[in-house]
Amino acid sequence: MSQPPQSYRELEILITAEYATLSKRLQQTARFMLDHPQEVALATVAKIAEQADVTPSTLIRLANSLGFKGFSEMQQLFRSRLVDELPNYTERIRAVRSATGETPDSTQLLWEFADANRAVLEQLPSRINPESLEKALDIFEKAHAIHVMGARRSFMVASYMTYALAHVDKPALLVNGLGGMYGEQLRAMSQHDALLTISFSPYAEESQKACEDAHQRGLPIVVITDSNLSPLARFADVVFVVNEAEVKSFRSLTASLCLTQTLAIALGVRQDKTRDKEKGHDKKRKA
Amino acid sequence: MSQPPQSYRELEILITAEYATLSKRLQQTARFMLDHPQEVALATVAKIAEQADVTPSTLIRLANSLGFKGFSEMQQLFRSRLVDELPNYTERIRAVRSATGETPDSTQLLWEFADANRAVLEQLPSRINPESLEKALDIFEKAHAIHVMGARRSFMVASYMTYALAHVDKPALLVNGLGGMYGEQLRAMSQHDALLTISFSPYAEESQKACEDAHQRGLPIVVITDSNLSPLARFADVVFVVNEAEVKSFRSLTASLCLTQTLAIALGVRQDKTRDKEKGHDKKRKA
DNA sequence: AGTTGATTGGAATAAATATTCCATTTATAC
DNA sequence: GTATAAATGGAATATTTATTCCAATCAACT
Repeated sequence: MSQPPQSYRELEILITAEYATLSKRLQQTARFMLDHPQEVALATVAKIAEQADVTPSTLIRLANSLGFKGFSEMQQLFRSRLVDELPNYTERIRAVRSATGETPDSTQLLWEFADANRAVLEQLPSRINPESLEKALDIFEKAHAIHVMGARRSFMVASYMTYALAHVDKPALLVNGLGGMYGEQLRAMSQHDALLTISFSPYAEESQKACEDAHQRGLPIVVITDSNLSPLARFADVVFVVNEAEVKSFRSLTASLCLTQTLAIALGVRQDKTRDKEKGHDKKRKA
Repeated sequence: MSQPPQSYRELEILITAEYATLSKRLQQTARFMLDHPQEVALATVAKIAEQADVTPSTLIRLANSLGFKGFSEMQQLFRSRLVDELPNYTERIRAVRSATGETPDSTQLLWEFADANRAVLEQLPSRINPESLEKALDIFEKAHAIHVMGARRSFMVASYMTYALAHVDKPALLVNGLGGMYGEQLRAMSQHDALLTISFSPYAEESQKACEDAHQRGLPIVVITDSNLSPLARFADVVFVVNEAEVKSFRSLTASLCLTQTLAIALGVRQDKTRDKEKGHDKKRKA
């Protein structure tokens, strides 16, 4: 056997290429390694062998057959790969400054907010049902106009969504209660419109009322909220349950913002596609 | 020494608490460990000791003094932490689903937004000057009221900040141009107030005007913008330059939101501390 | 300055881990 | 079915790594 692989990626490629020529036990071992790279990076030969249901010498024999001088040499590739996956060094610098008291409390707080918001963004896409996204987009695409409702803290998301929809050429109206006129604004909803409501516990009464009204009039409703048990949920055609970051009892709106961005832009993309298809159809007629 | 720490976080806390009582060499060792957790997770005692410029037995002595039965037991916490830092498995699942065509475009787009927003949040704290944060907080703390100005897209951040400030009992007024009355709203600023303006390229004219007016009246101004060359920057006492996520030419506001959250809550914390000190002073008088 | 206690570093020892070797088993070819 | 080659597993061996021990040094106290 010649020069061993120099990176995890090269190793993967080599194993894939040589797999068919490996014996049954070596195949089993190779498969385990690729399936559990983190384990291979950190555990001992004995431990890995135990988990892979092979003997330690099998692991070593495999490594040798792949061109390495022993298992440890191969393990280094797994370790390098593991290190390559780690978050960036700014976080370490931060830990040091924090421990030595160089960092003011306000910057500590900024780190906390940044971390907390990052964490919810990491979880968000796997918590949103893809079918719900598609269904909400169906609703918005069909609607002549979208009325966006959000009170108090949620007003921020509602205003952003109204702005974003306008930028993808979807008529959008912000239900803002100007002059105390929530009721009047909602009465302007036509039967071809849809309502998007953003509301979190303790659920503004105006938002609940808006959903009730729209529901009675048979309008499609999309709700962004924090629980499937939210009082708004039972009126909704689509419910997005969103978890928001919380620091010092103060809740953020980063996840909702990200979700509304997605809804607006995805809608824009859809509309572009629909227009493109219609243009293509016209060409056929002319041809 | 009692029960050892059960997590890396606990270990950090313990080291910080005990640091002053450690000998010089143990302090040096502890500092190295917190500075290089990845190295500590993966390398041998001998290697780590060499890099830390201490002897192997020093490392072991430190571990024992922290309650561990040897270095290896402590190293496990570093390894667990390292594993905890690895990207979430949902990202691997996502890659698989994307490759197999199971994921609709809208969910792909949600991933893109989530990723892009996470990236800017990761960078944000190291790009904000801690002194600027403290200075802005000084300004806000002294101000009788804070006027918050943001037009169009930025309106969202301004409305959120106004909400947040109200929740830490800081008088805040949203300059929203209701009825076209930006000028009138700004004239309501008293000389004891401060102005916070959020504005990004192409810089709403109203926002620029607001800064000019406040500047001419000698009011302190805090600006959140996207460049030190922003036309608002020259009027400002404090400038926060914030990089926002951009997906399909559409810009987010996640970083600005995170920053305003921090400003509001940090101000709240400060005010609480100031009130606590005044209470403490009263006790002295009574005693 | 002398004494006592704490800390330190490095050699010796213990423990853990990786690897080699080879008898046995399995697979392949004739 | 027999002979040969390849694969396997586990005990023995080698190597690496962690830990202990203690003489020397340093710091604190009287």
